[in-house]
Amino acid sequence: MPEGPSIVILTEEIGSFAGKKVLKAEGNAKIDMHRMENMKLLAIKSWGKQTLLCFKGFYVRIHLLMFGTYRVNERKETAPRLRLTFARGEFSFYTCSVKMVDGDVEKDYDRTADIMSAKWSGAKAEKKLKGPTGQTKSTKKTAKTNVCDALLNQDVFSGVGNIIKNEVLFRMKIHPESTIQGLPAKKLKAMIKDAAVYSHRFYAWKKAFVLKKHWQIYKQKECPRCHIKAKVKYIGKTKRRTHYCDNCQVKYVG
DNA sequence: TATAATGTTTGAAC
DNA sequence: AGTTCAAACATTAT
Repeated sequence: MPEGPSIVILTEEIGSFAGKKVLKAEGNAKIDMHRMENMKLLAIKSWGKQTLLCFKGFYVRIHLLMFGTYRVNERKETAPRLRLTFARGEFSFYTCSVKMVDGDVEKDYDRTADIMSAKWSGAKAEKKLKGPTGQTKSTKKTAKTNVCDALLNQDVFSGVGNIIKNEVLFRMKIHPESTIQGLPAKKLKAMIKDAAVYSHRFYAWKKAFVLKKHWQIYKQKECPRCHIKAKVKYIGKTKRRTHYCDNCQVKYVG
């Protein structure tokens, strides 16, 4: 379920509960459920792939990881990690990571890093990629960052997941074995920009239930442009499955 | 039925 | 001490 755009849709689906009082909090997450009861759920926010349920003085951070799901005003058979019940309705989260954090969301998260945020800043992402954050935590100046790893770096592209990664690289005609340092400046800027542009397309398509049919390379058997057989390989330090066209995507290595 | 998949954290090993 | 890596977690569609 979980790349940034899907989480934005999630927050919209439970958005009507914002401002409402939690009557009951339950589930098998190891947090103090009682703390939320009889408190007003002040706001429902997201940052990248995280859903943030804001209360006075603390917030609950939910990450769906790979298999997380949720239901609004209906239930799955399995036990929920977290279920909040209100006077009118409820929502439940299953198989996800749930943490309760003291403090304020706005102080803890940098909105300019969130690919779906109106405050997203491509310029800042570019700076990070050129600076130590983008260098995969390596202190070596010679360290080269693979573009797949860069796009999946949540400090830089919060919300980008494996689907968005694959599609952006295909759209930009960048071979997944390229490096950030090898990309011409123009190409790098285009890739950064498209990470946000495509994420918003993803959002619209997902909402209209037509996301899959718009996948150009992700899980595709052949390249839609030149029709040769699409390649699949586990690339980068992240070793995530990468679909690409050896013919249409240009390899830039520094 | 076995496999792989929209992900991250942890802690051991180097 | 910094980095890398495998393991753990857990569900469901193909």
